[in-house]
Amino acid sequence: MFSQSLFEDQDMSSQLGFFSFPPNNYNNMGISTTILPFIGYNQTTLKMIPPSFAPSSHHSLNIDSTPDPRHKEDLTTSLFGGPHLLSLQKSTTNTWVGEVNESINIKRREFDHDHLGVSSIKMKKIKSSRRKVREPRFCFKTMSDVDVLDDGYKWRKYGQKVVKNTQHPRSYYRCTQDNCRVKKRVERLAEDPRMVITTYEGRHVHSPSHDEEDSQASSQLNNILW
DNA sequence: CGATTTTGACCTGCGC
DNA sequence: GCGCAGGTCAAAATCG
Repeated sequence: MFSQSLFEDQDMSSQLGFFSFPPNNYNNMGISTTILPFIGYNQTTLKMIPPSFAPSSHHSLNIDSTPDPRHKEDLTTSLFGGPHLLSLQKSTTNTWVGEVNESINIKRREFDHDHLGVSSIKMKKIKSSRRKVREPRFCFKTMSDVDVLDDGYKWRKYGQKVVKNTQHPRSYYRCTQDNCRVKKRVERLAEDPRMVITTYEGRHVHSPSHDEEDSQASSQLNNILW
């Protein structure tokens, strides 16, 4: 699967990107899910993906994104329409090459900075911090009463923090499995407390724990994610 | 009593 | 260099 192969690249300094991820299983559980459509690197949100390249509402995933309060109001506006951007990588010629899912076929396209909406100033920012290796991350938001959704893995809370300009604290969780360094953080959207933003960081080195008989939706989700 | 959560202190990165 | 904000640690409290 396309998303799986992209996750193989642990060197996050070499790419920014989106890839496919259908969280329809959450919908099966009665939870609506939306992927946050913006490029981010090293905790710096660079620019929204322009609407023409925005992923569809249920088929994309940001590898390395950080919910940025300054851009939250934009997040839901560019979710629909346009080709489905699967991946985005910087080429040796200082241009960006993306893979776009157009009518089933996957095509390669070159984008310049303007098309990507990434300014040259911000590009310098990327270069200066490129050497820092970061675990793969992605985030998505769900409409849910419960903060921590059952994703099949066992998590232990290790911190909670009140984030500036938000009334809801952000919670930090680590996978309880030995040698597994996967983390996730959970927070509620300030503008709409019904929405939960979940950010995963890292890859599990094990399969999900099925203490009790997990729902089929949960196990399907895990297959897709990891 | 072990596992988990809570929470204040501490650490670190970043912007100015 | 300093201050701020986010992320992590770890001791104490709580839970099952």
